[in-house]
Amino acid sequence: MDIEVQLQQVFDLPPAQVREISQYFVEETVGKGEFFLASGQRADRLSFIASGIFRVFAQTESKEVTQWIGGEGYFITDLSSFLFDNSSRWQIQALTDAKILSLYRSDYQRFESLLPQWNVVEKRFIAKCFMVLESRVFDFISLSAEERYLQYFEQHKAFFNQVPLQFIASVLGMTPETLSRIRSKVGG
Amino acid sequence: MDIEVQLQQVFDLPPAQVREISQYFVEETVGKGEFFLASGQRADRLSFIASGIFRVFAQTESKEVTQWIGGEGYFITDLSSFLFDNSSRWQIQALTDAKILSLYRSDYQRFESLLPQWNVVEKRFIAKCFMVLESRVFDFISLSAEERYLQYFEQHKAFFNQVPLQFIASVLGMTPETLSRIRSKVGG
DNA sequence: CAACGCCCTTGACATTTATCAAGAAGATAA
DNA sequence: TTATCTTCTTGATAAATGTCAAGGGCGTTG
Repeated sequence: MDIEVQLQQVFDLPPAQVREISQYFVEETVGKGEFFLASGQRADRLSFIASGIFRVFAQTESKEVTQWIGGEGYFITDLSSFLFDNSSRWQIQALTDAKILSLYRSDYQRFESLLPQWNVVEKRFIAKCFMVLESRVFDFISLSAEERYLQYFEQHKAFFNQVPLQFIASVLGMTPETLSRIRSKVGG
Repeated sequence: MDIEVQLQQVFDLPPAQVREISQYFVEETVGKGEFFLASGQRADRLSFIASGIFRVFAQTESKEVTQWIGGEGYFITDLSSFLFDNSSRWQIQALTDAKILSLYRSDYQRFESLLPQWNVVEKRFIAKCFMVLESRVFDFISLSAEERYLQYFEQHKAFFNQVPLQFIASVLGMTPETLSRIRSKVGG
């Protein structure tokens, strides 16, 4: 997955500016099981996933809850921590070996003066994140567990057979046992 | 609920700029049952709710789904429609007579040149909306229906006895009957 | 190879939630 | 006032989901 193509799609900038921006993304690797963002840290980078899969999760009193799973072509960070320099609510762990392209906050903050329309681009990016969650909330209140699974499976086929189903179950708001039964029922 | 106080809290600007911005909010009234935003329209304004309650909902094949209920002190619009001039995904209806202060897109777009830090302010506003939804998703995957109700009740006591419980049930992702039984059980 | 750990599945059972239907309470209109 | 409508509640029952426990598959490690 090429980062310039992806930046083009997400940020909708002319090729020259995409190329200028992409220079600031530095290549990094994260080994399977390693933490991209550990408990209590601040997110100091916004990273494009060139390959590999990450999960975003939090610890409650009783259990560990996976909020989101991101793979190739997605960006990963704790957005509020990255934008506002808060300590992170989430932990982020690599589920496979991964290659990422990281934009550090210090560079990110320079974009505003480098690119005239950066504020428009940034706004659009954050608003897109908002819209993704808006849809996800709507799915929770309007779809059954089985429908949520089928939709997720269609949109994230690449995750299956690569990430433990228990994490997918958590993202979908159900127990691993329920997910297992839904899968055997619908023949996924 | 004073709009300058609220703008101060949400946008975190110095008093002089709050006053400057607040001039562009025009007072409007919406009667009970009237639509703030009807099906297929575009959201051309971001409105501060001075008094009254609104619901944001969508129609699916089988049922009507209330995504959100907003009252005094909140802002209301279809954010993606307002920001990007898309046709709206949601309908928005007043559940009570309401007084709102509306910022129309044409004025909103002027803020960028009027206020030097407007892009920062706007970013923060959208990011806050994101964080609210992030928490809501987390609630769906980590809390039981009863826990979601108790939390919602604590945070939105003002809605109860003013909005039909069926709408609150939808926001919480359960049927009206289930909400009714939870309420009789916990004694809300 | 054997032993271990991790993950998934499956069964049995309990709990939660949805569905359907009926009726009561309250508001609104005639 | 009566009639009507909407909303809420409640009951009976079915369906969905959670919990607990057991076992199997599979890769890793000694």
